Parts: sequence; structure tokens; C-alpha cells
Amino acid sequence: MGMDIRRLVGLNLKIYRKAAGFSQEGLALECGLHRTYVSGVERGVRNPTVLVLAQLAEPLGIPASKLLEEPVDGE
Amino acid sequence: MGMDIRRLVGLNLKIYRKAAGFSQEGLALECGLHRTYVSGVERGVRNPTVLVLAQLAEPLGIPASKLLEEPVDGE
DNA sequence: ATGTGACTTATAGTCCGTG
DNA sequence: CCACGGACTATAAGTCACA
Repeated sequence: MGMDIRRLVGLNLKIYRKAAGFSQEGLALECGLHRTYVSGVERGVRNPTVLVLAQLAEPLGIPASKLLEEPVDGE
Repeated sequence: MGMDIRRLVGLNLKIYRKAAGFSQEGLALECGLHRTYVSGVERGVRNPTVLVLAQLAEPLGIPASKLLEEPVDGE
């Protein structure tokens, strides 16, 4: 019973997106999704599919699995 | 450009499910999904959502992120 | 640059079966 | 026990106008 996985994905996405220097709009363009959709994923109000996770992860240069990982302290 | 992520999820699920000693039907019952759906995920013909990944992972005792991880040799 | 509600179309996910 | 199909219903995908 960890946190809501949609929220987890959202938090992770925001972290990796910022680390890669993208705005939501910039990332949306890179991965072929709509700006407002990316916003919804980050806020945890969307329940994305694995195909969408892969699309988001690609321009960030991370494996899709990273978007589902619980934050580990000491990382 | 790794393998199709749906196929990856399917292969991982099958491995972890068997390791936990579940049949597809048994796992489906445990996680509240339909038996035919679990079958479809394992065959890589389904595109599950993150909520479903979490549901599948729970009775397997693994984090949902494991279902998206590429196989690493030496594991 | 982002958050949000509302909306339509595509598909996720269920349930009935078969070999 | 599992692969696979058809028909269905619930919800994700995808877009927009506006704050």
C-alpha cells in the first residue's frame, strides 16, 4: 500500500522532465502528446498506459520503469 | 528503441507469476482482474494502465516498476 | 508556461464462450 | 491450465477554451 501510483508517476515525471530541461509543452512536442495531457499525468489525474509511459520516457533518456519507481533515499 | 513494451511487460509478468506459483486464473482472482485479461497482458496484446500494473504487482510481492524492467543478464 | 472542466473517439478491461 | 475470439461497458486518449 504505497502511494497512489498515478501520483507517483506524476511526481517522477516532473522530476525527470525538469532534470532534462524540458517544459511540459516542450516534452509534449518531443513525445507526440498534448501539453494538457502531460500536465494531467504530472498532476496524477490521468491513468496512463504502458505505451504512453514509453513515449514519455524516450525523450527523457530514461527507461519507462523509472517512472514507476518509489523514491529511494540516498539517490 | 528497446523491444515493444507490451511484450516486455508480458514476459516479465509470466516470469514473476510463475515464480510466485500462480496460474493466470489464480493471479487474476488475487488481483481482481479477469483471467482473459491477464492472458492478454502476458501475450503482449494488451496495453495495461499503471493502475493495472500496480494491481498485478501486489500479489506477486514486487514493485510495479519491475514489470517494465528490461531483463538484465546476471540477475 | 501551466491547471482545469468538458468533451468525443479510441481502446482498456469484462464476460461469454471455443479448442 | 492456457490461447484466442466476439460482444459488450468503462475509462483512457486526445483536444479545446479559458483562467
